[in-house]
Amino acid sequence: MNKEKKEEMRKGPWTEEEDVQLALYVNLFGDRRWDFIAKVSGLKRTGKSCRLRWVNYLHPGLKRGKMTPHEERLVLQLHSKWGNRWSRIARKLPGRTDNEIKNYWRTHMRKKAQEKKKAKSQSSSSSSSSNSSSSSMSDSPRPEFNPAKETKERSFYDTGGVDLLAAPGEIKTGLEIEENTNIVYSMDDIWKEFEFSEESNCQAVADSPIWDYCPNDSLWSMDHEHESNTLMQPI
DNA sequence: AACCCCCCCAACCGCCCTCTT
DNA sequence: TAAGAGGGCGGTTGGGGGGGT
Repeated sequence: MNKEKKEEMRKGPWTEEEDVQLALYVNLFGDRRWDFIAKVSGLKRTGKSCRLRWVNYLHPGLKRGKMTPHEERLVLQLHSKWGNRWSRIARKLPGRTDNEIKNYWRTHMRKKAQEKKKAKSQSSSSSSSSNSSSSSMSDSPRPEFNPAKETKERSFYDTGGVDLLAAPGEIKTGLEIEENTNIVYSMDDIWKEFEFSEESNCQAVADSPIWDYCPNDSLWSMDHEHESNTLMQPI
């Protein structure tokens, strides 16, 4: 990307026309060659920007609406296992993006962490918090997690969809995750605090006109059924 | 009614990794 | 094998909207 072109690049919010244009070209060329798509589409956006817009907003498989309690629980569990590996966590929550989960964590969990801290300082309890509990509430990845070489995992957003390269045992239920992680704190301790009054959260899939440009699932057919069945079982 | 604060979320930035040549 | 380009990811920011005072 040379400099003169860079200067022409648009930034900021996407317009509906841009969305339509992007969806059209992703439909034509797939969701891999982002620089190419950015060029041929005529959008004055960087490839990165196009990718982000697609992944976080235009992708047909995205769920809209608030996290369900079960999703929240899953996020909590996976975060306790993987730390801030948002994209990785997102792969286990079909229809949710790393950005969404990241934002969710920031707003909800930070708040909870602050509340806990406050409560703790007030009670001036001598008991030190359990290490995993604190780590689950922090933004730093768990030290035991080795981020190296998780790379060949296919992204949830891949047009191929299914995590074909994942080992057969890779997809686990929440229970299995819990079993395989040395979670020493009680999940109830944390989730006790959550109000489950939001049970009726909607999971409506976006009904944007953009989807009109997606004639079939061929490009982005994702085995969500399978993954969600596998993952979203009651814990 | 006006102002302030907080929450939510889209989007950008910079770094790092992988792929291609 | 090395270098450059492209893509992915995590962190951060800023604006809009809703609720409270």
